[in-house]
Amino acid sequence: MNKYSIDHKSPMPLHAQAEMLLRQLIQEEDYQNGKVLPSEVELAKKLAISRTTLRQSINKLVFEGLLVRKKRSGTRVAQNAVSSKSNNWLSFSQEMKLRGIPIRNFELHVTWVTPDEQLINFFDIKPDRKVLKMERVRGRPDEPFVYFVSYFHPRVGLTGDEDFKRPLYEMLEQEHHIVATLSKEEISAVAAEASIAEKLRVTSGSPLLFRKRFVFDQGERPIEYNLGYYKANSFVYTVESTR
Amino acid sequence: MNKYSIDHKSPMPLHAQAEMLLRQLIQEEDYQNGKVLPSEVELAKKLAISRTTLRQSINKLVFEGLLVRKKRSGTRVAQNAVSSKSNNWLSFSQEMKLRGIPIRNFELHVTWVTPDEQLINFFDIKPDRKVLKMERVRGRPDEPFVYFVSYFHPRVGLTGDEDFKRPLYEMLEQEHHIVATLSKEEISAVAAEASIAEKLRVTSGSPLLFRKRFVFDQGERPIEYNLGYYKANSFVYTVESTR
DNA sequence: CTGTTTTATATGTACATACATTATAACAAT
DNA sequence: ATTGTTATAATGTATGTACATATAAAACAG
Repeated sequence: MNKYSIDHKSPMPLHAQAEMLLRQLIQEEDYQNGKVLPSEVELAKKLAISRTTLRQSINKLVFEGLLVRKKRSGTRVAQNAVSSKSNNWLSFSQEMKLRGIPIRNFELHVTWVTPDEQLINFFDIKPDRKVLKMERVRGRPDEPFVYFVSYFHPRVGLTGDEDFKRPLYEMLEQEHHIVATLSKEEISAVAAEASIAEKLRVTSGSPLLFRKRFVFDQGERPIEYNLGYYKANSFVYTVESTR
Repeated sequence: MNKYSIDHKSPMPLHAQAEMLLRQLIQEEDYQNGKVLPSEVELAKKLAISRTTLRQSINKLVFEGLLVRKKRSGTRVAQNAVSSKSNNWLSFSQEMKLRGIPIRNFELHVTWVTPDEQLINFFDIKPDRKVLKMERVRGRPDEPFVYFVSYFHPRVGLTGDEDFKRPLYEMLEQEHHIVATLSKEEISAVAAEASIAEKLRVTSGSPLLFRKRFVFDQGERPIEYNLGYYKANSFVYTVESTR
């Protein structure tokens, strides 16, 4: 039998299985080098699913920019490899270390709170379910420059007694077997409100870089909701993108 | 008849038309506030296309993060908007169009200037070489929300008499055979200085999102140096990353 | 040998249909 | 009142089918 195949009895949707297989398939050297994939009809036949279903899977990869379709020619791996790559998977502390900046934790506060509406939506939990909230102020030894607030999905299983001085994602991976693989971020500018201004030792109303971060695990399930307020000039966000 | 309808004889694919209509539709206040869209069957019927086809369109918006689906509850505009994976290769105007926001150009100013040191370095040109500087203020019809400054490398061959109301990269590609393929960006927060505050009609010192953008062509040669000052709350920068 | 036309093939578009799953609502039983 | 059950309505999954369209390659004409 073929190396790649689909289990019609699995609870996992066929298109999801197909998507997975495709992801594996296109790792193969030939495809990475630009070889066209088997045609849709062919592949559908081989996987014993309908072309429509297979198409769903391919579509997703095309949307993601991993595959490129061309009529008559076929489908192949996108050559210019869009993956923004930007090493923004480093944790804050790792990132700072890389830049040679020693980091100090000024404050660390952990509590259980009732989620607001936004959180209920993102985590998709019941309103009465308590979630773990972590606040911390970090920065150079001489001056704080970022105020973080993190909320963790109950699923993660944090108790609040963990050692939060360790790199966070390392801990989640090792102790809780949760691997953060996807993050969506929104970056904007805000004026420092009083309470935050105080924490960062700036005057109220001064500009801050504000980053919302939505973190997901492999199954695209929400894991963490993170807010970061960065003192202006202390932090620059860099993005590199190709097309 | 309904305000929204689809032309079955148009050469434009039905799913593309439906996508457009959806984009318009969800601009309506109710939907922005979280009202559920008409159900798929209902909408399909109203537009006189099949549910499958309609679904294609909705899928796209869902993938972009504009819509959220929930079984039994229905489909609605993403509230906390973990929005748009939108590959940031869209120009400003294209992006706004996509979101159904009409754009107005408030000011447009084009001059030839002597480059400062940063520019000399980036463009790698002689200090006496003049470069084209373009300034523009853009925003909603009722309020400006971004101030752009662009400098173009002499190689691009702009004269200053071009029609800068067209999408910029489109023009560069068609008229000047220059394809921008790589951009490096730095995003930070700054306080609005007087001259900019005036242009954006905010008070001096209020927070702005500041974006520096270095744009290169295929040969990684510098093309454009772009500064953007975005009024806080008017613009959110989204980044999606996987590992 | 070179330019043109045809043909075959791959993706693109579109529909009708069926059943699965899930969250809410309505209702009944405790 | 709370809990459990059932109906219902929405999206989710999946198939089979048909024809359109673009284009690379083959066939052909000059």
